[in-house]
Amino acid sequence: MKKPPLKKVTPSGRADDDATFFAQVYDVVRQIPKGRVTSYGAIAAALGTRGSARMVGWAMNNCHQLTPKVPAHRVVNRLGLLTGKMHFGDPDRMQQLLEKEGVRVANDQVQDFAKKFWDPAQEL
DNA sequence: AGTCTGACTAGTA
DNA sequence: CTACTAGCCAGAC
Repeated sequence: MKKPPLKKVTPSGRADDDATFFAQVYDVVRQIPKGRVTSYGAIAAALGTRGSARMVGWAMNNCHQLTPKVPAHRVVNRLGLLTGKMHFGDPDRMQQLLEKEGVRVANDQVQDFAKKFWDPAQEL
């Protein structure tokens, strides 16, 4: 077996799988239902790399140049904080997008995060 | 090649 | 409660 289910993959390099870690992240993020959010750690965990939550964020940073655009605004940290809002060009844009989808945001934090939370490992 | 940083998280003090 | 540390992995210097 030279193809393990999912282990440490090399995003910029190449993974043994067809999809790289980044690609898997994008795929998951794009499947987030409207009005729902998830966390970096949840995505990383769903991909089998629980400790690599940072890589998910890194993937998001890279998602700006790829197509189709990734709804990165639906990805927040595990506390529901819009930690990545400053990377959307305009700090308010992330919140605007979330509220537009029915997600209430206050003080850079998603309200009812437990309800809005969408766990890829559970839903997928 | 070594060091620091980062859109994170969990654990410990 | 806050502060710090460790783990994670890739990129910038």
